[in-house]
Amino acid sequence: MHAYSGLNDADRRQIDTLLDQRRQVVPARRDVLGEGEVPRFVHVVLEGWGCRYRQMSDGRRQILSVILPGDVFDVTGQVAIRMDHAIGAITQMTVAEVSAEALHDLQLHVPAVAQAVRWNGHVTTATHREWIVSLGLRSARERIAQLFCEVYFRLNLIGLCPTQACEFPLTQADVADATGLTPVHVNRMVQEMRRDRLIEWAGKSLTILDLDALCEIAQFTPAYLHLEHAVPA
Amino acid sequence: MHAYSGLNDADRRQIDTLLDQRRQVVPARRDVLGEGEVPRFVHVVLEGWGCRYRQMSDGRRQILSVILPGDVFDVTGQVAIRMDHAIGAITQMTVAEVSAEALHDLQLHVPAVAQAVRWNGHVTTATHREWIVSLGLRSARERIAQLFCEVYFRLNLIGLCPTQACEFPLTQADVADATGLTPVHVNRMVQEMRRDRLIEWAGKSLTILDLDALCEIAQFTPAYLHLEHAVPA
DNA sequence: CGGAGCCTTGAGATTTATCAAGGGTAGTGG
DNA sequence: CCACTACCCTTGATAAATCTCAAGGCTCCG
Repeated sequence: MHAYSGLNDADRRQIDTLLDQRRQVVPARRDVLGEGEVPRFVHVVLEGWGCRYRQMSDGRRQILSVILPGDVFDVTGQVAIRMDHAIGAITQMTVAEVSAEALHDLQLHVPAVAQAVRWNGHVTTATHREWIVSLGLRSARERIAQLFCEVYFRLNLIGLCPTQACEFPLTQADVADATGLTPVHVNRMVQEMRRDRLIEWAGKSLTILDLDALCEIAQFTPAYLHLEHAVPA
Repeated sequence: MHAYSGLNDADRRQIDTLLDQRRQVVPARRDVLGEGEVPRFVHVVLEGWGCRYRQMSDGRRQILSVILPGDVFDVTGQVAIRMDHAIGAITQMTVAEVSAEALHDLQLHVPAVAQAVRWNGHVTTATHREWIVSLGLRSARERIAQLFCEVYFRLNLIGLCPTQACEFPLTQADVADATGLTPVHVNRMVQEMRRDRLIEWAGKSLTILDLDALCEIAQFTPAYLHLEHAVPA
């Protein structure tokens, strides 16, 4: 939540209290919330990477979005809704579990919180749309570039990527699941991108060598992230 | 809005008043709202079909979702947000333009309206996720089947498709833009589906001959539409 | 040292795109 | 009433992108 707009100290204390009440640590590669579960809390990511995903009966998996620290999910607005997808941890994750009622109250008292929740919803939806565009009309290379760009800008926003190098704990298979490609093809494209000196990527560390070129390839415009409404605290 | 949950007569009158205040008729194939515009109103579709879409500089187009009567869009929650995609009319459309403030007030007084707006948001987001799955891991035939199924169930819900036959004003090129395929390939798949006696489709009329088979092909489960929260009035 | 997980490479198959052209139909103007 | 145009739909041939299958190598961890 630290990336959201203008809060005073009192507000901030209230938020921290709320986030401190109940938290859960989920090991890497385990579910935070399974498909079909009915979430009892609103979740706020404090640490670690995760993803929304959908698993098919034949084993194929589609990653629907990448979840980073500060993201809020399951804002169901007091309606019990069965999850139509799962939330998985990519690295170990720490998430705060907030009761919907408490969050609702806080939203009434602190407009900035209501604002932040709305902002979160907008960005989530806009990001989904961007992924539809990516999968619908971009090539393999373009989709992968798009993913790198999105993650880079979002990390940057929350202060987790102050330089060109950042953590990137997804495997090539994860990237494949996110982009609708096969791991083999992702591998070949990534190698091409390395040859072209666009990126370096080894282990869990990614370096963006040529951000402009990458954005150009992906036709990436960060507008959909609505960065302007998310002034870092 | 007629498909939404339990309202009494007084509430209904208030809603109708709101919807009556200002409306716009948009001819077929024109934009209701262009990319980059800042919407001044919340829109409620009273009549006609539309779509969200994103146009690329090279002319390619991705349809992001199909918009049907009763759908609400641009629920920006009093924040002026620049559209990162456009809203286009497929047939002639009649939309009510509601001021964000008026809607907000009504939400406070009539919980069912707040509920309906939230429901709308959920379904929109869930539908986007479903499209990501479709584009990410389904084949051409499966994607087209998915689109037919989604539209069929949604029309059914709002009472516009009481039998197996329904209006379907998209062209094959539109279906291509929605599914990330080329018009040529859509044509071939549709013909296959006709040969297999799954559908009939001529002009602007679609008949679902074998809904079960179609759902099976698309692995379609209407869960994401959350029909259970949308009791017809 | 052995295993597990991940990355890499190659060859061939499949799906889907591209290019190009023809045909139907509905509306429009003469 | 006819000709014409515009918009779709259809078909064929060929090309390109991506997938599949299969195997081998690296690295980290126990």
